[in-house]
Amino acid sequence: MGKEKKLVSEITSRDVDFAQWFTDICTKAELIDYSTVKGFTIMRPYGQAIWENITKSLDDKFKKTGHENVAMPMLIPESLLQKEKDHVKGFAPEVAWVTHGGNEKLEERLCIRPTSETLFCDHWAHVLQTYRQLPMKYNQWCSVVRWEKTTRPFLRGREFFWQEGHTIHETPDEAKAETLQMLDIYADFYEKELNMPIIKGQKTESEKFAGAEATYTIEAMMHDGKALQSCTSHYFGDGFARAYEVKFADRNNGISYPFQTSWGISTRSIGAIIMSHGDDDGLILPPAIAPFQIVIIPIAQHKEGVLEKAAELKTRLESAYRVKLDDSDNSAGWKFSQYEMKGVPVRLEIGPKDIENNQCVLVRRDNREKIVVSLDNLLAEVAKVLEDLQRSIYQNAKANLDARTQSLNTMEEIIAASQAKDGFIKTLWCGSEECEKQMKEQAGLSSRCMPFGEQDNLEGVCPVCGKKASHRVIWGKAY
RNA sequence: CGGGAUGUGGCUCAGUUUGGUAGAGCGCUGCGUUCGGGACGCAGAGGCCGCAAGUUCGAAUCUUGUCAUCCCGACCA
Repeated sequence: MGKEKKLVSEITSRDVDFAQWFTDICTKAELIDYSTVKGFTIMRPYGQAIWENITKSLDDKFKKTGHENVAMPMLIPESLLQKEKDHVKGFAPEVAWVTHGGNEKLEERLCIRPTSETLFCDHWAHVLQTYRQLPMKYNQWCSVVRWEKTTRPFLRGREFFWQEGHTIHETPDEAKAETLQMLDIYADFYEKELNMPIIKGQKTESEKFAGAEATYTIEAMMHDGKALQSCTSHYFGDGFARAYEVKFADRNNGISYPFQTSWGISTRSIGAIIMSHGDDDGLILPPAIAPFQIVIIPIAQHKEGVLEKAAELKTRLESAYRVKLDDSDNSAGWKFSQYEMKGVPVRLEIGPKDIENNQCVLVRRDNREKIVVSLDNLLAEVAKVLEDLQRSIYQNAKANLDARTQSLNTMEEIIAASQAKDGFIKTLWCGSEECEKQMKEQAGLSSRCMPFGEQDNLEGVCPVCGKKASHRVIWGKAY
């Protein structure tokens, strides 16, 4: 009965089989169910509640920075998709097509949106007339379809839910600033609310979004050392605007094309939460997005006064937190395990002995520490525990990131390191696509990003070709 | 799209080698006793064995086809 005893036997151990562990959590914590169509999942109430908390938080931030929500159609005519050639090339292989309406074959087939740049451009071409209307800063919450060959819950589905922001601006500088502002909002959200350390950077040419001039990314490291691209923010220049003929009368009464951005975060972020914080007993949810931050478990609840007291505590806590009281017939032990599996940050136990002593027991999900607290300063104690838990899970993830990140100079070192364990490898790079290809072939690594703030002091050579370096790149294996 | 595996109550699986009309554990329903780390007893419900042809007196079991899922690679929020 040591501390090491695994309480939740249904979940595969994380170190035995990380992929299986991940899938187990997705289903056992009741986040999702598989649907009958491959690659499509059903978001169950608990998973959806997490996603809703994510959307609420971000939607608020988007609105505070002047963005408006819209709703675009789900279908894109083939001819519309075709207008920007890089974009088509990037997405055409993985779109789903609608070819019939009822029994009638359509004149032109329609694709289910894989992303909505083309739709936004088409719309803007209709409504934009003057620089006075700029900027237009739009966002939509929706799902998109990409016909992926291999799929995994949250990480890669044929349909996934996300938010896509699309903006147009009068000047390149303004659009670039928007791109970076949104990246910062995401970064801040990941760090402060999902309690995950992240790396901001720019994608290389070969990894950037189809049709973009520059793609910025947030890369996070999962517990197993693999990278997860956690969101992206793109600067398009006026490439799409020209292709779709989005024009406006500028300040000099000439015709100009606006400069454009797009940025998105998806339900993949839930995968990131699972793989960053979870342990062998299940999920560990960051309090900011947990469907409920506190679960109250009454002990010996049939006894006089216990349920009443539990309900009273619930009312008190609800002033500041999302709280669930489980007064179901299941045993206390069963409930303990159940909510550990679901990652509820704090458990509150209240039983006859506690009531006698005007106290309750708080148990932290991350380290299972049991804290006896007086009911008189319950709210303050809960606040302290939640704060500490956030700091603690962040630091654990940070420790993993640090332990698995190394700077290397030669191919021998890189190949040896990538075979030894998964993680991030930082190197100089000459900037050529060929060397990226070689890195993939020789070391099995893809470029994750060119991290911000680390593009100075580029004295040295590319480890692949030996030519003078022009960038510093983080390499890794990606989900 | 290549390589491998698997389809049997809600879930995990046994039964297939040697054809004879389907089982276990968990879960679920009802009642009672329990309740500070996944409780127990009793009584129940639930499956034309992925689908379709074929062989046979008879198919979960043999044959052929087909569909789906999972794992490993190549491609990707």
